[in-house]
Amino acid sequence: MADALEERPLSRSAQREADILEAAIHLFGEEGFQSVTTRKIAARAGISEGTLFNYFSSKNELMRAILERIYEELRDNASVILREHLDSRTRLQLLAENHIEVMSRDNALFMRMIQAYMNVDLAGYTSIRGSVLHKLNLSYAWVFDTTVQEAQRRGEVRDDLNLSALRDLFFGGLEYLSRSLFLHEAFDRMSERVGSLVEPLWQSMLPQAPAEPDRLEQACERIEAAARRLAKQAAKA
Amino acid sequence: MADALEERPLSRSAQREADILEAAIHLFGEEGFQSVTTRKIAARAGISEGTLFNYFSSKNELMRAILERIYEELRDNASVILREHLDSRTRLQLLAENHIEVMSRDNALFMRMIQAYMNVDLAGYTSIRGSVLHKLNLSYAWVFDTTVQEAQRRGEVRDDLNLSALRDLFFGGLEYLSRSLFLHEAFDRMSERVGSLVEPLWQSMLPQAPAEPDRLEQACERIEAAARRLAKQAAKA
Amino acid sequence: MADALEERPLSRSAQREADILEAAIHLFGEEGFQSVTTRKIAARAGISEGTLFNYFSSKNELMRAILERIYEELRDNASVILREHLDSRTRLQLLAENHIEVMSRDNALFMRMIQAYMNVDLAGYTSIRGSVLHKLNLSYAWVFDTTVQEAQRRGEVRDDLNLSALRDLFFGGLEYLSRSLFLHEAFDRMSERVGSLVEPLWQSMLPQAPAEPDRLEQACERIEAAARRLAKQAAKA
Amino acid sequence: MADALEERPLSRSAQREADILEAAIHLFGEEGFQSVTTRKIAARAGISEGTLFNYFSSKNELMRAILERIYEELRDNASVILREHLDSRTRLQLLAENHIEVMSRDNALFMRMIQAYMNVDLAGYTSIRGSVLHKLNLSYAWVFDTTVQEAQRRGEVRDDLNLSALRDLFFGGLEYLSRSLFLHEAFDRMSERVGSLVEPLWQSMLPQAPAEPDRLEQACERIEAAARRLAKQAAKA
DNA sequence: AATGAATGAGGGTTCATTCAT
DNA sequence: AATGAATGAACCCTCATTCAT
Repeated sequence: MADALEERPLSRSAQREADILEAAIHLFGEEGFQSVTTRKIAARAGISEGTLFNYFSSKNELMRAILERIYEELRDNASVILREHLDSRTRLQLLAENHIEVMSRDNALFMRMIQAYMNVDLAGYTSIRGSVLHKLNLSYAWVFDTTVQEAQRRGEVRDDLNLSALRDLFFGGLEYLSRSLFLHEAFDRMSERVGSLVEPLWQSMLPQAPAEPDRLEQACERIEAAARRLAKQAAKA
Repeated sequence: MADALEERPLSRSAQREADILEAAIHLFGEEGFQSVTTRKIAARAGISEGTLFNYFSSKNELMRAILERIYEELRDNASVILREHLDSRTRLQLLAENHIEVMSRDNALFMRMIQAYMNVDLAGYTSIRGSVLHKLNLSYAWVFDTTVQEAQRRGEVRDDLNLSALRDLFFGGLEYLSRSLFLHEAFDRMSERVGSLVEPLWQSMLPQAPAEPDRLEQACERIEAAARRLAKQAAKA
Repeated sequence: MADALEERPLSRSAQREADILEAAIHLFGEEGFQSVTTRKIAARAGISEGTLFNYFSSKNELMRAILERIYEELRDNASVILREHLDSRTRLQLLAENHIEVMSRDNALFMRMIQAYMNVDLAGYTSIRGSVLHKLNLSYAWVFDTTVQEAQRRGEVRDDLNLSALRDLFFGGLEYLSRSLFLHEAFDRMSERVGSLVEPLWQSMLPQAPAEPDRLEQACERIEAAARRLAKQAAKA
Repeated sequence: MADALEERPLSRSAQREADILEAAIHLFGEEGFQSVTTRKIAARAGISEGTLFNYFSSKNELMRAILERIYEELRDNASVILREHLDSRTRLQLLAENHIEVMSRDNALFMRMIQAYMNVDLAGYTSIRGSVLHKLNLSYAWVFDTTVQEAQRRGEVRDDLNLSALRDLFFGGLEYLSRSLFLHEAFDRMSERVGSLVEPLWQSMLPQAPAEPDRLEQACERIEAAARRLAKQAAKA
C-alpha cells in the first residue's frame, strides 16, 4: 500500500487495466500481435487469464485500446508542438519527428499494430471506412491539415495546395522512412533524415511556383514579340 | 489480348500451379492471409489439400510466390514504361499509376500480403534485412532511382537531390493514396490523384530554387502590358 | 490394500491427471504408442483434447511421465525388498521378480514405452546419454549394483566381479525372459523361471573358482580318511 | 550395360531390389524407421516412389525384408563360426562378438528395426507369437542351443543346464551390452567386454559347482588337524 | 515395368474465450 | 472481482499408397 501513497492512487481496476496494457504493449512489440497469447499477457500482467477478459472483452479489443492510446498520445504531442512553436516549417519538422518516434518505439509496435488491425478489419468483412482505426487516423491527420492551412492563412505557402496529396506524401513518406530507420537501426540520425524528407515537401509548398525562370523570361519575350508583330501588322494595315 | 491467344497450353502441372495461385490470390484478397485456410485454397483450386503441398511447400511459401510474381510484374511493367517514355515527368507519373494499379488490385491484396509477410518475417528470428521481401523490394525500388538519376544526367532536375528521401515520399505517398482510393472506391479518378501527388514531388526536384515573388510579379506586369498594347492596337484596327 | 483406504480424495486436477495417465497407460499398452492418438486418450479420460494438453504439454511428455512413474515404482519396490530381506540371493530373486512383474504389466507396456522413447530420443538430435530415460535407468540400475556390492562386503561373493557385465546379464536376461513369458502367457510359473535365470548368475558370483573334479574327489577322500581315523580312535576310547 | 559385364550380372529387377534395400538400410540406420519416408528411400535408390511399391508392397514389408536379411546374415556367420571353431568357449565368444557387431552396425539399425517391428506387430493386433520376427529369432537362437548341447555331449559342461534361461541371459546380456557400447561409443574394447560377459555364463555352466579351492583345502586341513588332535588326546588318555 | 502426380484421412497442437467456483 | 480449468474447432502439414499414363 505504502508504495503507491505518493502517486495519485489509481483505483485498483484502473491499475489492473494499466498493467494489462503495459504487458500487452511490451509483448506485442517484442513478438508481434499474432504470436502473443492472452495467456502470456495475463502472466506478465500478474493476473489470471479470465481476469483479462473482464477488462478487455477480446484480444482484438485490447489491440484497439492500444492503438487508441497511441493515437491519443500522438495528438497530445502534436498539440504541444503546435502550441509551443509558431513557425510552420518547424512545426512540420517536429510533427514528423514525433510521428517517427512514436511509430518506431517498442520495436515498431505501432506500425505492426496497424498492420494487424487492418488484417482483422478486412478479415471480419468490416469496411475499413467507418472502422475505429480510420476514425483515429482521421482525427490525428487533422493536425497536419491544420498546420498547412494556418501557413496558408499567414501567406507562407501557396493557396492552391492539394492538401490530400501532401498529407499522403507526408505520412506515407514518414512510414517508409520509419521502416528504413528500423531496418538499418539508424535512429541516431533520425532528425536529419526527417529534415531531408520534409524539405522537398516544404519547397513544393512555397508560394513561388518553381518555374524555370529562363522559360518564363522567354515566354514573356515571345508574348511581347508577338504583340510587337501584331502592332506592326496593324500599322501596315 | 492478342498476346495470350497464341500461347501453347500449359503443361498439366503448370496449369495446376496457376490454378492454385489464382485461388490463393483471390481468397487472400477476399479474406486476408490469416483467415484463409489451405483447405479453402485447395477446394477453390479443385484439388486435394495434400496436392497443394506438392506444389508449394507451405502456406508461407505460397505467399512468397505470390509476392514474387507481383514484384516481377511491377518490374516488367516499369521496364516497358521506361522504354516507351523518355520524358522523366511522364515516367514518374506512369510508374506511379502502375504502382497504384498493382497495389490496389484484388482488394488491395498486394498491400496486405506485404504486411502479412512482414509479420512472418518479424515473428521468425529472421531479420527483415536479407529477407526475400526486402530483396524483391530493393530490386523494384531501383526503377525509381534510375529514373531520377537519368533525369539528373539530362539536367532536368537538380544534382543535389536526396534520393532516399524522395523514394520514401514517392512510395510511401503512393501507399497512402492507394489506401485512400481503396477506402473511397474512387479509382476512376486515380490518374488525376496520382498527378496531384507526383506534382509537388516533381516541383521540388526542379533545378530552380523558387523564384522571389517579385520576378513573377514583373513577368505578369510585362504580359499585361503586352496585352494592353494588343488591345489598343485591336481598338485602332 | 489398507494403505489406500485412508487416502484423502485427490484434488480435482490431481484426479484429472490420474485419469489421463490411466487412459494413456491402458491405450498405449493395448495399441502401442504410435497408434494411439491424443484424441483417443482424451476420449477415454473423459475430457476434451485441449484439456489433455493443459496437463501434459505434448504426447511425448505424457510418455515421459508414464516412464518416470514406472521407474519410481520400480525403485520404491526395490527399496522395500532391500529393507525387508537381508539375504543377497533372496534379494536378487525378489528384485528380478519385481522387475518382471512391472515390465510385463499392461501388455508389456513398459518394455514398449522404453522402445518408443528410445526412438524419440534417437530421432531428435538429443543424445540418448543425458536423456531423461538414461537418468531414470541409471538411478534404478543402482539397486542391483548396491546389492552385489553389499554381498561382496559380506564376503558372500567374489571381490573381482565385473559388475557391469553382471548387470547387463541380469537386466538383459530379464527382458528376454519377460518377452518369453509374455509370448507364452506363462506368468504362473514366473517365479520358477526367474529362479532358473538368477541361479547361474549367482553361481558365477560365488567365491569358489570351480575346482577340478579330482580335487573335490581328493578332498572327500581326505575328509573320509579323517573320519575313519576319528572313528578308530573313538572305538579305542 | 557394359559396366555390369564383369560382375555376376544381377537381373535388372534384382539390382533394383538391392538398391532399394541398401537405401532403406542406410536411411533407417541414420534417421530411424518412422522418420524415413518412402520418398526419401526412393530418391536415394534412384527410383520413383511408385516403383518402390512394385518391389516391396509396403514400408513395413521393406522393414521385414531387412530384418530377414540381417537374421540370415547372423545365421550364416554363426554357421561359419561353428564350422571353423571346435572349442565351445571360443564358439560362444565368437557368436557373441558376431551378434554385437551385427546389432551395432549402421548406427544400431538392427536394434532399432526390431523395436519398430515389435510396435508394428502389436499395433496390428497380431500376436507376436507366429509373427515373422519370432520365427526369425527362433531359427537364429537355435545356434546357441546347438553350441551348448554339443558342449554337453562332449562333457565340457553340466548336463542339467536350463537352456532357456542361459539363452535369455546370453542374448539379453548382449543386447544390453550393445546398448552400453553404443551409448559410450566404446566399440574398440568390444571383444574384451564380450569376454567379461560370456565368462560368468561359462563359469556357471561348468560341471563343478564353484567352490573356493582354498577354503576347501583349509576345511580339509582343519578337519584333518582336528582329527590329529583328537588322536593325540586319545593317545594321552 | 516405371512413373510421379494425386490423394485424404488424420496427425499433434494451439488458443481465445467461457463459466462454475 | 477474480480465478484457471475446460473447451473444441480449426490449424497446417504429412506421407504411405494408388493408378492413369
